[in-house]
Amino acid sequence: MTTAFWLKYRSTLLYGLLLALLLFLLKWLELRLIMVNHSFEIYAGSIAIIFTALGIWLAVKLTAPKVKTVVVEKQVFVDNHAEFTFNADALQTTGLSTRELDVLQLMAQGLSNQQIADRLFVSLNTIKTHTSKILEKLEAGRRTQAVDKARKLGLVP
Amino acid sequence: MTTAFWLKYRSTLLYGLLLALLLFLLKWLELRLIMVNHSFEIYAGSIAIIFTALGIWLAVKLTAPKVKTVVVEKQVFVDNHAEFTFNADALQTTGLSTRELDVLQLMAQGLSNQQIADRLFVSLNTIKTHTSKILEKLEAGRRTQAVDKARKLGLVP
DNA sequence: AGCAAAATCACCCTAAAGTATGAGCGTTAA
DNA sequence: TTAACGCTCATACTTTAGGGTGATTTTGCT
Repeated sequence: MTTAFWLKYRSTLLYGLLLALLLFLLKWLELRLIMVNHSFEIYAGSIAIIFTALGIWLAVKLTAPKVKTVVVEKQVFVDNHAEFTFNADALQTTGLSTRELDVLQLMAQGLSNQQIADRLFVSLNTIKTHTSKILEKLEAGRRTQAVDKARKLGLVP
Repeated sequence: MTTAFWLKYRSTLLYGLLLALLLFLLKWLELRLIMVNHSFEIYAGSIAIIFTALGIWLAVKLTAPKVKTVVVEKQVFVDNHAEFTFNADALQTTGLSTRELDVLQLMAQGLSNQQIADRLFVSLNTIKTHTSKILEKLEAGRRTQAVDKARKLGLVP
């Protein structure tokens, strides 16, 4: 299948493609600059822009998957009705993973699976898998019920 | 094994390869350009700075300590649904009818349309009509979103 | 280095939710 | 009294959600 091939070598192909584009661009710039004999500033600026873009792209690519939710500790005997206090114990007992908690929180905000997928930069099928496990672990049959239970457990505001 | 090694450090190797290729390319360009222009120092300096920054950034990013999920402790589940004050104003502004509010509140408990229909002794189609109007009046696209909005408006606990 | 868990994605299928439209029926206010 | 509104129900259709299965990749831990 073409889709399977694409999925398998997507990263490599993208890198290759990017490299090819850069090569082509540099070659083109060189030819232009030599012929017209323009100043180096333009050339260097172009290079700087290209590499800045590359840096940004790399930064996004590298840092996006590394974000994780950090649960800080909670104090006791705070009987605040107004604010939301995250219940770390419930997270343990339910056995929800960090990613599942992410999905659950977005789900509680009324987002569809597709919207959650876009927000987390993953595919719809992945979110479906996550939601299935969430429903299973929270013993809910629908997402609304899962959200309700999660709210009562102190997992979402 | 070589395959395991490749799999493990594939990304790093690719990045390294990419950088090496770019370096080679610039070196090659340098040789050609130095013949026709002598303000190469500015160009080289800029590129050097950019590359240094990129290198530092890459090094930092690649070796950055990953944020771990630390669930520390404890404790005490405060029943945070202590008092719920119904917001009559919101009921006015949204224009929800009494029956629609009934459906909305059951909806917020995670019941399906069929379950709500059974609970209120009406048909499924009736609940569907109600839910449609609820979504319309609350400007929501899904029931989870409607529930979230209703909660923020003080219509449901 | 190797294992286990988590995360990712795909495909197929069914169930539920949501959209659109129309219609009958009772209450109420102009 | 009639126009407006709320409640009820229907039919047909599209979209989203959920269930089940299997697979690969990433990551954490020993």
